[in-house]
Amino acid sequence: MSAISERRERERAQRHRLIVATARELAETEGWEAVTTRRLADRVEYSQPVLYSHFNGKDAIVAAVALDGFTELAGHLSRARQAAPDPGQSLRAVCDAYLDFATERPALYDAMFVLPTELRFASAETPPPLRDCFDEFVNCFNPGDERRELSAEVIWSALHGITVLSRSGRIPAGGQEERLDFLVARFGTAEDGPLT
Amino acid sequence: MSAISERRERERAQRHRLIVATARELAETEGWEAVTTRRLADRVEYSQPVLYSHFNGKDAIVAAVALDGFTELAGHLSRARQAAPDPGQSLRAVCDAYLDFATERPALYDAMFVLPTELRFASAETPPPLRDCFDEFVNCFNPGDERRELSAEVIWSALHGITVLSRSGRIPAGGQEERLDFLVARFGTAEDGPLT
DNA sequence: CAGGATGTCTAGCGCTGCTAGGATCCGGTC
DNA sequence: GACCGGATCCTAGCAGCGCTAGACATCCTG
Repeated sequence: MSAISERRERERAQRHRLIVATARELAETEGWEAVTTRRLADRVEYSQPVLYSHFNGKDAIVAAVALDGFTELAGHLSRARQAAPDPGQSLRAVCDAYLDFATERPALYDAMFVLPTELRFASAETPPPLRDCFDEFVNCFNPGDERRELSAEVIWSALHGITVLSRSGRIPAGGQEERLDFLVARFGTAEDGPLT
Repeated sequence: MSAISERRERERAQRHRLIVATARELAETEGWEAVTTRRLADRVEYSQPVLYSHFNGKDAIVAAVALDGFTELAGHLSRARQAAPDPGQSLRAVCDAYLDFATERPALYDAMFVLPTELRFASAETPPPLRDCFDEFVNCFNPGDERRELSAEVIWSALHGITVLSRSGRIPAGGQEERLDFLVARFGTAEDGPLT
């Protein structure tokens, strides 16, 4: 009873991961509009109802992919920040890494930030990876700066805006580096508090 | 032959406007997910195929609504800029007006910036209202400032990010005023060029 | 080996965007 | 005034969507 149900639980968890990984792969290769429950079920070689025994619905699958994305993004940003030659350049490094992530994995980015999601941010039940991402921006500023959270919010917003507006052609696709330079120049050095 | 076909063309143009207005109203009252071709056809008291004799598909209807939105937004921003007490505050006024527009008409804003659209920006066939909106931001800066376009792009991006991230709860919903203050303080006064 | 629970699939519901083909109406011509 | 031709519009239906009820098989327990 114990060993058997444990094995079943393991298999179930593995199938869970298989579904998420397959959904992500399908989205990254063919776009989210190609990720239908039927096609996804085909790919994992199970029938549709199996998906619904793991997730409440398609949105939950997207959210699971998004959560993976946040974990990756947090690591990506963290590595970039710590690899910065000196603390004064950490903000630029993190912003670079963010834009890099967004352009390299557009489908994943959409799951995290564009598609309707049931993930809750900035609240008690916010999953740790989400908060970790945000904190990477916060940590680019001096701990004594009481507006570091505000700075992080606005910078994140600007990066997100730059990402989606340029991707959809609402601002020219080129010149992202220039925008980053400009953004960091204005936000990195404040009149009321230097960087860490 | 001439008078009759002219009358028909008038009626057709009016029905065209009716469709767009109805789609917009439906979206603003019940959200875009409630705007289906069937429901829309019902509301305008025609059958579905009539919609397709006016528009290439649902996306084209959304784009038409979005275009109306850009016209309104351009006027909204322009009025705000010209009503600013002095030129130094025009940027703040325009940003305020932008956020105001986005929060007051979320469905319209979605049509313009979030939903997949076939509108082309920053190109030769960009409809004038789109460019007008962008120019309202550009005109907040000194004509001699060769980076005014860049400033406008980044500010617009930040405003868009603030809008969608706060709306979806990815950053706290409150504190928009504070973010605006912060944004304008950093971008309004530059070390290399004062405002008009 | 029988009984029951667990797991899975087949089939189908109501909805979507979109369209082919037939009916209907109406202006122009004899 | 009667008819023809073309424009206009609607009925009906297609393929695909997310999702689920109920039948079926499979495996563990007693």
